[in-house]
Amino acid sequence: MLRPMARKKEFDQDQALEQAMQVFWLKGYEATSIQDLVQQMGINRGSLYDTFGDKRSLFLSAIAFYDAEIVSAILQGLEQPGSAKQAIHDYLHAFVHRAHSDPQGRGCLITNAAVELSPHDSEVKARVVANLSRIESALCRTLRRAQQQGEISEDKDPKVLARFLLNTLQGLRVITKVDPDPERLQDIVTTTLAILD
Amino acid sequence: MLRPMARKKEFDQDQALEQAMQVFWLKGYEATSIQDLVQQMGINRGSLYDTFGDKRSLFLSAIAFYDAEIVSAILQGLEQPGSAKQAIHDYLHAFVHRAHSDPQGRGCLITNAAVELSPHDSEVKARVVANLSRIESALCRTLRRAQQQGEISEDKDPKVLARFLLNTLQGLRVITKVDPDPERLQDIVTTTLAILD
DNA sequence: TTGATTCTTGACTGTTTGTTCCAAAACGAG
DNA sequence: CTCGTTTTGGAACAAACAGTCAAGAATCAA
Repeated sequence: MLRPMARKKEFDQDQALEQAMQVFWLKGYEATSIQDLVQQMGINRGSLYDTFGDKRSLFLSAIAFYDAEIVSAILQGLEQPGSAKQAIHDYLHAFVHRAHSDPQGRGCLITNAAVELSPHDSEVKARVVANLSRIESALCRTLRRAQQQGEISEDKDPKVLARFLLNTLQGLRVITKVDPDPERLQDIVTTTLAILD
Repeated sequence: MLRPMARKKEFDQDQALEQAMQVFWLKGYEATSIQDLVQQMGINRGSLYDTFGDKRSLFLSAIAFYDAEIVSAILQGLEQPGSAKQAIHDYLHAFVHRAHSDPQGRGCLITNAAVELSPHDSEVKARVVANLSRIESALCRTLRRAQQQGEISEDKDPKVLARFLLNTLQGLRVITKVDPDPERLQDIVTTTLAILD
């Protein structure tokens, strides 16, 4: 006894979610209205609530999307074979380049969420922590690999270095929002990388 | 012909402004309602608008207050006579201590404003830039002093170091909002200070 | 085609938002 | 006391807000 199947959704859920993410990324959580979202997502209010739940649920989904699509793509570079130390250098320099090509000053969705919402929303906070842990772990693995390759002294504690690098990244997220001057960013990155030598 | 003086304000303007700053500091700009403000400030809606203008003006005043009261007090430690390098060490360690005694995770009002508002509000952005420049300059002066005292190598560029330190501070502002674990913060500070040696 | 089911749509709700306004109270000078 | 001025408190405002709902359109199995 099969029930008849009804019509399929006319819009691509992933594409709509990506659009929602873009809006939150650009404007932040509170400053984004449902109106803004339905316009950018190209769907109706009702569809939004049926598919993604309320505004907060949609935001959490947007974070998950960002984590799965944006962050994953960036971290991938760290895990690839070859010089691990070079991978970290490339990672930071790509960071500078990305900041420079973000004239709207969106920064990082996760960092923005951390600052705007994490003190008042424990679930957002948990997602942020999970994301930062993921990045820190990836950095830590890569640092250990660099040690095995003899590019970084075995004396240093990779966990401490990873924490330090993660902190530098968060700082850059903030700085680039107000002053994306590449020379400034370059100074910061160069000084940070000197720690590894 | 002197005009007769009318009744005096019944509330202390500075005290009200400080209360407003505390609310913005805790909740951010968008999430703070006028209702929240009048409650915490202990004054009436009408008085608020007459005295401080609209919400945005009040926020800008709150930033100025924060800059004049909070930041100034903290920077003062850098300028005092004695070992400049030690002053920087103390500055960072005080930072860790302060983060640890901020269970509400307020972080820094300026950093919060930078992340939440600076992409969309050029005046807020300008205030943030001015504040960061002030801190960076103070760091730079102290670093130069440390060089004169022979505590830091003359080879290093104090401006570059100051940029780097400022970035570390911004990172800490973000990190402490989601994970104020003192051990983590200590690792970051220790690694950062190693740059000066 | 028909019927069951789901999706889309836009109007609608009650609340909350930031802001304005005005009468009454408070005050200092003459 | 009295007049001119300013502060005050609360009512009132339109606009925007997040979220709901019912009805029609679309789809697929039979």
